[in-house]
Amino acid sequence: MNNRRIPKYMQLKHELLSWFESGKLQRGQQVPSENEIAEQFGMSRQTVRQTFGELEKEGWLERIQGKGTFARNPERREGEQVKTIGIITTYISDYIFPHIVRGAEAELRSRGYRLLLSSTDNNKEKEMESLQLMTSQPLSGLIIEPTKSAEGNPNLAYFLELQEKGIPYLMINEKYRELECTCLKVNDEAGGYKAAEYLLEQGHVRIAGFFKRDDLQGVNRLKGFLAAHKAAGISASPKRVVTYTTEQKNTLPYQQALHMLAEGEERPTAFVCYNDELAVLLMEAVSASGLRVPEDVSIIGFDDSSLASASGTKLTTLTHPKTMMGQEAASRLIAIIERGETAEDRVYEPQLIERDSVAKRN
Amino acid sequence: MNNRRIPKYMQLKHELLSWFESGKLQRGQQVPSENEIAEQFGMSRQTVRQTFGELEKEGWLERIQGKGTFARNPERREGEQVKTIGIITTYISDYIFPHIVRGAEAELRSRGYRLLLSSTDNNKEKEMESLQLMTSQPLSGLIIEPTKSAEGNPNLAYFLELQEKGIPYLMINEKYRELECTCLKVNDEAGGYKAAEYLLEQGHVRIAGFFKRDDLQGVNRLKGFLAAHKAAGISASPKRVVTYTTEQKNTLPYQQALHMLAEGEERPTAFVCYNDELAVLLMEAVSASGLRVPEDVSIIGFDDSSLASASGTKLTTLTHPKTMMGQEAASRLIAIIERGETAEDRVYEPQLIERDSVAKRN
DNA sequence: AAGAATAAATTGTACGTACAAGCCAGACGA
DNA sequence: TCGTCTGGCTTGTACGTACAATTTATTCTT
Repeated sequence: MNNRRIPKYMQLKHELLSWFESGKLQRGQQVPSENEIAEQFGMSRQTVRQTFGELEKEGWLERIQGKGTFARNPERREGEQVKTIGIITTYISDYIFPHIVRGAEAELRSRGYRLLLSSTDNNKEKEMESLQLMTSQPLSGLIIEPTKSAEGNPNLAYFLELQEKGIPYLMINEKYRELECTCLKVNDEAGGYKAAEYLLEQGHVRIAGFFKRDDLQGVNRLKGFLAAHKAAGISASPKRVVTYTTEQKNTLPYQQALHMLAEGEERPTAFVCYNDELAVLLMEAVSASGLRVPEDVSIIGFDDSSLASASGTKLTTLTHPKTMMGQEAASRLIAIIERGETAEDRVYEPQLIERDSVAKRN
Repeated sequence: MNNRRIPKYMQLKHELLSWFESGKLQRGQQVPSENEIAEQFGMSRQTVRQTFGELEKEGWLERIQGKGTFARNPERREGEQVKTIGIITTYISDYIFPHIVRGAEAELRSRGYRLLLSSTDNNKEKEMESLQLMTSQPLSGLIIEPTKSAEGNPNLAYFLELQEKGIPYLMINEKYRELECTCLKVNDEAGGYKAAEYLLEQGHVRIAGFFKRDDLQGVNRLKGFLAAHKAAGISASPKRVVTYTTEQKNTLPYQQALHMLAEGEERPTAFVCYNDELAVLLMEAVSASGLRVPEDVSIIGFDDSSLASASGTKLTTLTHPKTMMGQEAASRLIAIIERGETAEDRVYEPQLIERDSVAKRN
């Protein structure tokens, strides 16, 4: 028997732990006395004491002099467990992200979890910093919004580490292609499709599209934009499709828009924008070109952010679940943590909200 | 000797722990062997083993068979210290709060601290929940934005508990009157004064003021508003001063504004609003009354939020440090934690930003 | 000089005894 | 009936022995 190599007190320890697992020992229940155990297992009381001592230090047993040894609530361990969940988003203060965080925070607080927050500013180095900090202490789970998801993922090692440590995580808005994990996202392709389709239905033909290319959300929205053109039998002119990166977001699309609008009769009559933030920026470009929204140029945004209704001309845009996404991400993660459920992807269908920034053409 | 009552192995344990404290035992250093200790202290090896066993379980010693017993890095305990700072704000997703959080988050991340976030929705019960959750696990420090600071503070016990536990905290925007603690805030009274003074300078005489009364920010802004009137020798009519609570914020001021604007020639020509959020709401009230901003009614907001520039008519408003306040709160708290500094209050002077919502009168 | 065997020291395992200290139920006495 | 006491149980402390397993330095062998 290879049992010969395992010390007796360890064998007894494993035996007792199996009692806990099988439910043979319930919380508060008295454990046979040291002498009884010693006799039953054919070992000396001292050896039993060694086992009991370790189990007591580890919180499984409680020994009371003169009274006996008792099984301690093993749930105490889970009760005292971390209960902290981290969220890593690209931005904190801007745009729709505060709403996502808020949804998650409310859910977590009501479920007794603490929320660790960190942002990456869409910068992979800061993503690494954040991952390191988050995992530097015990963590129950992690919600991550990928940084520049369309590019490679240099922090793959950290995610694998999460898996090794048994820290469940899920992604929102997008997922890294390299990782298999649950993801809550908007159907961006359908959104891009709907935006373009809607404009085409209103009689627009020369539609410009502005999409971010370093995250998959932008790539997918562009994909839908092109698909709608194809379905309508109208070719989307490559010169009216602008892609840009996070770093260029405040300059390149604006300049390209000015450029297009200066093309006289050939200028586009509508803009599909990656998101509301860009839409507001391009509204200014339109205005700077001496044109008006929506009379001269129609604009569609994305995400139905507060910017969409706050701006002078209220933006027609596509919805994003925002708060609900945060809330759902939190509750799914808790389900994974507490009940070991395996969550499936959740895809939200964006709805078009008609406001004032799109004009009927013809 | 009362030593008689203390078991030998406990006496030895205390002795060894004192060695750690005095530096007699440094990390990695070898401890005398069990037999040596037994001889020195006149006890059996078994008793020494009991002591060593406990100290090993508690992380003070490392025992290696055949090699000896070694002092484990006691700094390990401090090295793994918490480095987590909590922030409790009234709101997360709205208004200027995301910017405050962002400032603090960036600072904390760069200094190697984790950020725990929680919100109260300006509700004292949720404040209690948040405090409980935050302190349920080790915490280095806490930044708190008081909830309804003008009212009493039912969670005083929790704050005293923080002091007992030695968790430093500081307040932003306002402080609870009952607590002595460092506070970073805007000079709200000066802000209210400047707003009213500016309008009076532009020739306005009938100025209405809308202020929140359940937090001290609102109370102080109102105080400044009244002081400016007094200094100008113009009485502020009580019927043009509206105070409201958090729960009423979306209804009462709006209705009161409509009411005032319906007063014909006696209607106010300017509104001083508690903050930009209210200012935007009241702009709608003006518009709903068939009047225009700023031609018929001038409006001044507060906090220079994104709403101020996003709205159709850009708001004249007073500045709030926002991101800088978050950043400074974080860095001061870290200074308290790491160097035991005692931080003094920091008062930011608000600046008036002239935009388009105020008209010169006469 | 390099490797192998050995010895000494260390901690680990296992059993043993003895008594102290604390809890509890049942016997006992007022 | 109530309180007290006692005996028997429990775990706690303390010492003891013996040998196993591991490390390290030393010695021996090649």
